[in-house]
Amino acid sequence: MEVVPAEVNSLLPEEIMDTGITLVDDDSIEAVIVSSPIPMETELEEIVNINSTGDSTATPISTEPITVYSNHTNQVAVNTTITKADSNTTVKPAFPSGLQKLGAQTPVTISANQIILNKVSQTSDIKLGNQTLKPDGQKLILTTLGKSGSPIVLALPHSQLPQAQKVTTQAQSGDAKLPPQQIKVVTIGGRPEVKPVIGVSALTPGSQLINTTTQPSVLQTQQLKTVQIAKKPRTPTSGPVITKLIFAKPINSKAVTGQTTQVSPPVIAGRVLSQSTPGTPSKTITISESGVIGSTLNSTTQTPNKIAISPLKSPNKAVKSTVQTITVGGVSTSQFKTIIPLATAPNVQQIQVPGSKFHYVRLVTATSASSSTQPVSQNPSTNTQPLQQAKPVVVNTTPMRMSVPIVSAQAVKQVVPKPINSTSQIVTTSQPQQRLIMPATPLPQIQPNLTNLPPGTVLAPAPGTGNVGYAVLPAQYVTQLQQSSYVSIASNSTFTGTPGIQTQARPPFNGIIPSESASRPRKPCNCTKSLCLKLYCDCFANGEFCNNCNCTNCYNNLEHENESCLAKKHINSFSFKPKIGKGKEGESDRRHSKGCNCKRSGCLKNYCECYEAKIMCSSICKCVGCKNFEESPERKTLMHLADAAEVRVQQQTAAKTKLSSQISDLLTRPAPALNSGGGKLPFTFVTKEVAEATCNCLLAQAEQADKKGKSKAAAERMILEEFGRCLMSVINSAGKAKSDPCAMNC
DNA sequence: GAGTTTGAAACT
DNA sequence: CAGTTTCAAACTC
Repeated sequence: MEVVPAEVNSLLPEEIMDTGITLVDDDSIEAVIVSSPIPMETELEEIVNINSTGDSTATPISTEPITVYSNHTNQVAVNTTITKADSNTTVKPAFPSGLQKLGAQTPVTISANQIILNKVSQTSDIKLGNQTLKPDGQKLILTTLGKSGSPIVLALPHSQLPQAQKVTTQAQSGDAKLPPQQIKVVTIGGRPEVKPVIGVSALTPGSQLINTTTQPSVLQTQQLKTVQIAKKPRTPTSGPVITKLIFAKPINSKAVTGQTTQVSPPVIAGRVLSQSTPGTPSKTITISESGVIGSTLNSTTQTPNKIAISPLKSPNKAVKSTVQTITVGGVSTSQFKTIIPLATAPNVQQIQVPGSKFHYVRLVTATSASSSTQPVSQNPSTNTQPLQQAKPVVVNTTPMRMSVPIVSAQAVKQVVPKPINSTSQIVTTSQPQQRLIMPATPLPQIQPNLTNLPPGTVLAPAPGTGNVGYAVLPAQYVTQLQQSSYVSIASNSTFTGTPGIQTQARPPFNGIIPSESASRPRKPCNCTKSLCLKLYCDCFANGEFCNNCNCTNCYNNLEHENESCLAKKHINSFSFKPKIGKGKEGESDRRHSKGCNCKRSGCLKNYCECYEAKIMCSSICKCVGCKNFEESPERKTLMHLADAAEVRVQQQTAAKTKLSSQISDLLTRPAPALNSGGGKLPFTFVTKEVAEATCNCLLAQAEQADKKGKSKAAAERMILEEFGRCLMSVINSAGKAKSDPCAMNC
């Protein structure tokens, strides 16, 4: 199974992910694994209450439901399991100086709480009420039996709180008193009336049970987890299909703590997986299934969990039961993984990449209106709307490189996404929201398919696919993402604050627009001890990921964005403001924001940040012996020298360029034919004999001038004129030689 | 390229 | 806030 790094959730609104999973069409498997996410510190403050209906102000519901619907002949049993974290989690060195590493790099972390829903074959097994399941030593109690329209409630004993979660969440919340994630609610609707394929309407009012009976307190309610999964009927499959899933990520809400995430009662069409970790914001992933009209994404994704989405079924097979494996948590190299083989759903957009063995699918939440109000029963047999939404989008991939400005996750939503670069092409501008196409497979696999699109190309969604566009992602960034296997969670279009392009196009956190930072030449850093996560690092200080740097133990990259975000938060965000800002009224346009503090350099060396920025020191500088002021003779001298040096460099460069061009021109010319005069150039006729003869002529002219008593100037003139005649003679001979090869020999 | 100098950033 | 330490770039040899 492939792992998806947790960082992605906070970074990318929507992405294509290559789960790398070969889907086996096995109806017997239906599993939802929800592991406790590692809290993403950077997003905690940013999360916004998300409601797919577009009503973010609706009354919050204390639980995050994951409702599983099954129209698959009622023969659905739920086997819930809580598993420990994956042992493969990578343990990384601790951060220096107060930096707390995120769960992704803590030894424990990962899927401390995982709920696995396994479908069993016998219908009678549904009656599991009050059973206690002990997967991996943890208990999950079924408190409520899921009848038709009613959910099965699974509760975790309070004592079962995994230590891993505490560890991972502690850094984030800083509140060890938060009750552990103890309760998980699983609502299973194995209702026959829910027909396959089409919009599973989902939760009836009764199904919203999510709620209340098991909700002891506000704190606990925040920790509740509800799983809602709409299940599809079986359909024949043509074999394993590897698909790539694009997830639309919801905007983070700021209602991290003390607030409950609202889940709109009518969850229509689609599976909603939610997960919450004690002290961390709850997470809900909405994944539509085939035939589902509009899924609702109601929860917020705050944790940095890496969610891998399992490949979808072949797009053509809209109606079929699928293997559902959703893992929210770390796996092997990553922390969490979600694999959900899905059939084509209304909120699943298929992207066809010619030649690729993967099916690119982007999960998007349906429009608020359709998703929240359209019950399944109303249109059980038809699936027209989903089909429209799932209209395929053909894209091409191309490798690209560009600088990658960093922006903190919290800043993302506040900034209007911009095109990646000026060369961006807007295929269609009518769509307000743009999303990234991010191949998760190695570039060579997709490279041939998108070669026609330049970096930054924005692809508009196909008609009927909703207001979602695409942006071609530069290869560099893709590479980084691939290393982490990022996958973001679906975002609702109603979340106006959601960044359309969070990764590549997002502005750096220092406020510098991408175009500026991209155009600015940046020297590679050589950091060794700072991990490139402190302002010592120039890249980090400028809000950019290290790229082609010489740094060691670099954490200033996408792969370690958790740490990067933490570091950014650790450092006062104010520090990321550009050092060179605009001065006061009447002053120079550019001025160092803090002023320098030089003592020995006289502010005339690059040690001085003012001098380095080619600006003069101002009143806010605290430098000693400053010579970097307007009237300073030293400064003027240096400036002149610098200008002269610059001019010299330019001239040298121009000369080199010209010389290179001339050499190239000569090389491209046809080689002179030495054996025949036809192809000879004039200079080829200046043989030793010709040169001696010319010199003799010149000497004779000099002697003649001397005999005539000519002045020196006149003698030089006579010599030059003779030289000219000799030269013309050579040229004429050359010309004759071309027409008459024997001319030179005569 | 190694060593030194420098000043910003980080730490106490 | 001031003093000290750490760090990486600039500079020198």
